[in-house]
Amino acid sequence: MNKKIPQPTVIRFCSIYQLLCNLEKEGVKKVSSAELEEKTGVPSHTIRKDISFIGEVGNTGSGYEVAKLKQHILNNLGLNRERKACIVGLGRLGSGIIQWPLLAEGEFRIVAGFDSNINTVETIKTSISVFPSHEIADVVKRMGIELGIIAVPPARAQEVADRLMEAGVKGIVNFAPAIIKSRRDDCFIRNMDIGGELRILSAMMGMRSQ
Amino acid sequence: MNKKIPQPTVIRFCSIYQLLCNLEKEGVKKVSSAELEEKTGVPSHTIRKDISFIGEVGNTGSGYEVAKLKQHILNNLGLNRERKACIVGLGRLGSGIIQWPLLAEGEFRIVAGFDSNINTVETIKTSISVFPSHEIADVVKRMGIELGIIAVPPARAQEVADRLMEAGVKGIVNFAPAIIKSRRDDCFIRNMDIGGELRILSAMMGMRSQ
DNA sequence: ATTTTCTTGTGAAATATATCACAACAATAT
DNA sequence: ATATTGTTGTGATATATTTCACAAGAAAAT
Repeated sequence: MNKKIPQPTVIRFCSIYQLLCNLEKEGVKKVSSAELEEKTGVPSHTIRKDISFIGEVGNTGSGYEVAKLKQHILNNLGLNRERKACIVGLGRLGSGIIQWPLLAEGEFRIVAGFDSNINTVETIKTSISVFPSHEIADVVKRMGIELGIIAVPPARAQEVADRLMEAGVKGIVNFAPAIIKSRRDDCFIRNMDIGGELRILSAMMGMRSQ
Repeated sequence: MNKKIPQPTVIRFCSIYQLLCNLEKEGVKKVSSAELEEKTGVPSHTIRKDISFIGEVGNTGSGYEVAKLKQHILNNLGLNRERKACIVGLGRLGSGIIQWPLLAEGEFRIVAGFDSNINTVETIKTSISVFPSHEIADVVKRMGIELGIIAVPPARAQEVADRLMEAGVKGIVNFAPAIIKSRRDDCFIRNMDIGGELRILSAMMGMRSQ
């Protein structure tokens, strides 16, 4: 236990964490690896193996306490500290993302939004501050923003990413349909390309077997 | 070559495909595996190995023809046929997704939108037909829709997914922050959880090494 | 024409990940 | 008390994926 957590395990944890939050909200106190399999599709032995990387947390015979497991994941993944995020591109998608219920309390907070043309920004009900894109460097540094979300057209995506990294952002989620590459090894990027996901599904459908 | 394409390879292809489209638009005719590494961060030998699964396509000494490689990926992944998609949940995020430039010509077409309360649907500039959610089964069957995009609140996500699968949808992209499970082995699901992605980034940042 | 420089494609080796199988133990039922 | 059932944690094994290393061939340079 507690050696080096494999990447696939980290990714599964981050997704199972959400499930645990939802279970907690429903008042569920305990859960077994078999129940987690039922709810996620991830085999129970894989889940147990995953959990074994962060130490012994379960109770032989009666499964895991939801709250305890949740906290354990948080601690071991270094998620027990709120991080500030910003979003670049406040068109329809960008403003939709802001209001999407994604900000688990205490985990993340979107504190700034940027757009090249601040006048055409969609009316936003949330109360984040909006700045013109050329102020990215200043604002990111000043506010201590660590995460960036990109929702600009593909042609501008890499340029925006470079500017964010330059300003010190350490993680980027990119929605633009363009592959974005990290030019620094201290910044990680997750590409969320809707078209790409649809393609993956189509390919899987065509191959008829997971 | 041409045996069974590994899943990670399929996923990389689907993302590299986007890059090839963009390169083609820029008028680039040829590209080498080293250049693809430069643009994607995927090592060149991995790219070459990937391509080897779909046959010999490159020219020793001078790399790959962009158009030819693109077409080859399309053919081998079974993407050379337009598939119809629908979207459930037309709030800000849902309507933002519709207008996002994701629909490569000839690949996908979003032909229907659903919302539980058709009156509160955001004004949409696109010309897709909008239906109340209880008509999902009818419309999906009638129009021959194969793909679904879910952008409803987390509590309703699994229920919507079940209804889509029931109606015959074979692939689902889920944006709701809730893990959705396929109850049929002929339907594939891709969860796109923004909160989860931010968590993955935070965890990677905390571990300081990919 | 010949050499040098690129580049692909791919078996083989190395690494990483997933699966299995079961001992150990708690909870529950008898 | 004892048996039965349920559940975790984990070495060992199997499988999958990535990386390496280099032969083979094209293009460019001399």
